[in-house]
Amino acid sequence: MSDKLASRSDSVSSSGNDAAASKARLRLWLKLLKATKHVEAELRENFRTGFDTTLPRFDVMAALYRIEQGLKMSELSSVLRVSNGNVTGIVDRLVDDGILVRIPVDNDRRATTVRLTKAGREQFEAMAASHEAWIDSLLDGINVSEVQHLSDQLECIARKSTKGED
Amino acid sequence: MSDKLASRSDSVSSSGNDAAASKARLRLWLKLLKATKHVEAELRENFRTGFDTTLPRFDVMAALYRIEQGLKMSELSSVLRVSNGNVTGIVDRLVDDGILVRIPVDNDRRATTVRLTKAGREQFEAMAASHEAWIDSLLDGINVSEVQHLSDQLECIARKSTKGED
DNA sequence: TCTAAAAATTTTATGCTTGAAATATAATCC
DNA sequence: GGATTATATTTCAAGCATAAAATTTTTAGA
Repeated sequence: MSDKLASRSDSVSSSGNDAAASKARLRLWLKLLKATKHVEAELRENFRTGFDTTLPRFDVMAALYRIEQGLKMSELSSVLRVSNGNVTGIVDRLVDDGILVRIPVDNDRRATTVRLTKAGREQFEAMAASHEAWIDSLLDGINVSEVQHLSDQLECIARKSTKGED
Repeated sequence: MSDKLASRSDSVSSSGNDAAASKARLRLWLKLLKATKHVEAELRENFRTGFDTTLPRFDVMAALYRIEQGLKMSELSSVLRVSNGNVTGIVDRLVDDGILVRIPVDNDRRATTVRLTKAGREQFEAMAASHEAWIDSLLDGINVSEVQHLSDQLECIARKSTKGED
């Protein structure tokens, strides 16, 4: 009977873990957080000193770089998974700096499309190259052959938030 | 000769990776970030609706819970790896709410020690239990037998930021 | 058509976060 | 002791982030 219970708790795996597993997960989370914060802090510093910009600005530019025709504000906040009001503020500043333009949407005067300017695209390309190099260096400790495996585990954590689309 | 170069780039491993590895690391970083942000967002929401508090407040309380005699402001910002001014603001609000007390330090009128009140300790205990359960549930997708392995990889990323001390 | 509901965005209030400047106290050096 | 330097903390300005309220425009319904 104890056999049966053990195998059941193993196979169900959806909930009801024992205390040791719970503590192990907590420790794992703290490490995950620590690693992420460390990389983010380094990136922030690099963006600040190297390009006088910020990570949130880079994120907005990155989202718009792929979509040449631009995105509506609501699409942008949805892609970036941040609030509408947040995007409004960041876009305001990027428009002031000539990196983005707001374009009215035909047949809907509520909406606006946001697009990178030529200057914005050029700035992004320079930053993206550096960004990739910074990441490469910061994740240098990771065994490359493990990357896929690690990725799968992380995918698993984020899974509930989005159905694919990456 | 190409043989020699290949084995060299494999064994050195400290820098100078090829483009494919660089892209793989970039994708891994994006997943790491996504997973972390997802968990953080869930925790924030849970703290807000369940305890009308925030993650930064919880972090401060957690740091102080272990050290019953309290910590100086500078020790607190060092442990939490955030700026001094940041801690000042969070502590101000926690003091207003009766969760923390500031205590003068003997022989040094510049410094202050911060300590949890009795109410603060009690509130923390309730929150910590929920917090652990939330994490347990959010990391449910992770194979428990992989936790150690994953932890090691993450340790590796954060390694440059601190020499141990966890 | 007029009115109510829905949608897109901005505004507001609040709090977190940083880096840099300011303040206050302590320690060191002649 | 008195000037200088270092340390501990707070204040400040700016930006990021959220949730909730407000605004404007569109869409549907009676």
